[in-house]
Amino acid sequence: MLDIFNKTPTFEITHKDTKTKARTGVIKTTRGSIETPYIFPVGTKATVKSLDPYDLLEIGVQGVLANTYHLFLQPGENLISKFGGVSEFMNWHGPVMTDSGGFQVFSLGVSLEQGVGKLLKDEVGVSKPRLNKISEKGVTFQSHIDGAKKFLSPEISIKIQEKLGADLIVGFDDLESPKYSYEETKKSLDLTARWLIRSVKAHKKKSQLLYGVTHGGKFKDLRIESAKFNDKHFNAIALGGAHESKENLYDVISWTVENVDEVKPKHLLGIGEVDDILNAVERGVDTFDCVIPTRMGRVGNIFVHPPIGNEKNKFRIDITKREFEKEKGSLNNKCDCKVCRNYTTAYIHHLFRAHELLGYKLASYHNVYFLNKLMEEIRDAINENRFLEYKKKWLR
RNA sequence: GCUGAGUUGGCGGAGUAGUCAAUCGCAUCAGACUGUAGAUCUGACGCCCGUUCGGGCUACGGGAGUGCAAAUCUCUCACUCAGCA
Repeated sequence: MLDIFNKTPTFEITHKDTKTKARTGVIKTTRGSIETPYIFPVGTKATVKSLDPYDLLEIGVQGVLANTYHLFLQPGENLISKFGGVSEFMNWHGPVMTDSGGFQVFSLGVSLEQGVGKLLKDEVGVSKPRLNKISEKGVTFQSHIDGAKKFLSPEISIKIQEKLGADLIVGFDDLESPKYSYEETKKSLDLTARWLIRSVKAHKKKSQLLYGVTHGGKFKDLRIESAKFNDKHFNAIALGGAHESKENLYDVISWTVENVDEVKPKHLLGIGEVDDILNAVERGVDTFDCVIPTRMGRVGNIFVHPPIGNEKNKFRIDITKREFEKEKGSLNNKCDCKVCRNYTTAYIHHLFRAHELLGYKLASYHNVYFLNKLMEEIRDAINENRFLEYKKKWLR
């Protein structure tokens, strides 16, 4: 390996907001820099669904997040390695973060079993059989693609992530259910701690920055314990786990940030609603990743600015509704993205009604642009010490 | 004109005497979605009541029958399609 490719990504704080914990910064990798706060669009299987790298470049995307578990199953880390890593394989060439597969320990496990997501809802879904089995050693999955047995452990996850060659990687963790009791949460947290230590030991490739992951569910003492543990063993911290509510999530962020060295980059895993982003940045989070812009886009939910968009409707409209059938205006007149500049709402409504592929793409494009622009404006606001004012434009 | 096949809820299409207000698909409507088993999923979908669960009414082209009971059997009318004239 050439030396220039052996440099660990770095993080530097550029500016600290005077009234809150918000700060701007930059993560430097050999594939490029990421100005923070920033949200990674998710490209699970080495593609941000429906968007190609040229779309991403046009939008101003600085980095994407791919998934270890999915790429391990298909097409396999060895194949991707032969193409120089995920970033090169997908012709992106920019910074990439890979999740460890830890989320699939949850989404194909207790999440199915208990019918819950990572944020607890009033109504619990139906219980389904889990597709994995957890042991001290690791997790046995039944592949959702062909049913084959697959095994993932901290060592294997790190090994796969090395072959996938992302710039930022994540330790292998066990995600607790938001319904777990204190004892169950503690048990899960302890398992995660052991897995994280093993992740650190397995991590050899210095060109990759390894993030630890904090857990502890909704419990303050466990969250603090986890923050301190991660701070001790990692130079970059990802906030993970399940949350009882948005309020609890915000508390968890505060408890965690207060117990981690300020200079370390902090990533909030899997969160990306507008209010959550603003509240998290305010509490010191630097980066995010979320499927929301693309998943919402594919089902016809379009992000909109205030006053049409608000906390209640989660800043989105449902383009499939009949009311948009004859709408001549753009999707969002406060957006200057390619989609909003060039297509009528009626046309996009029609694409969705007709199940035309272009509809999914345009909606995803707009949504990714929308959040990317939000982050850009947040950075500007922080740099100009007016973050709280900026936040008020969105919330209340 | 004759012969044969058919007519079911917005559409397509099951059902062929009781457990049928009627399987299923599509469409429609409503809701969900936060490290993507997701171009997905859930629910509603004749009308009117009432709480789960029921209760009432109107319904399987129109009309008339048989029968305890009919979307299902008989007769008749209308219409559609195919073949023969």
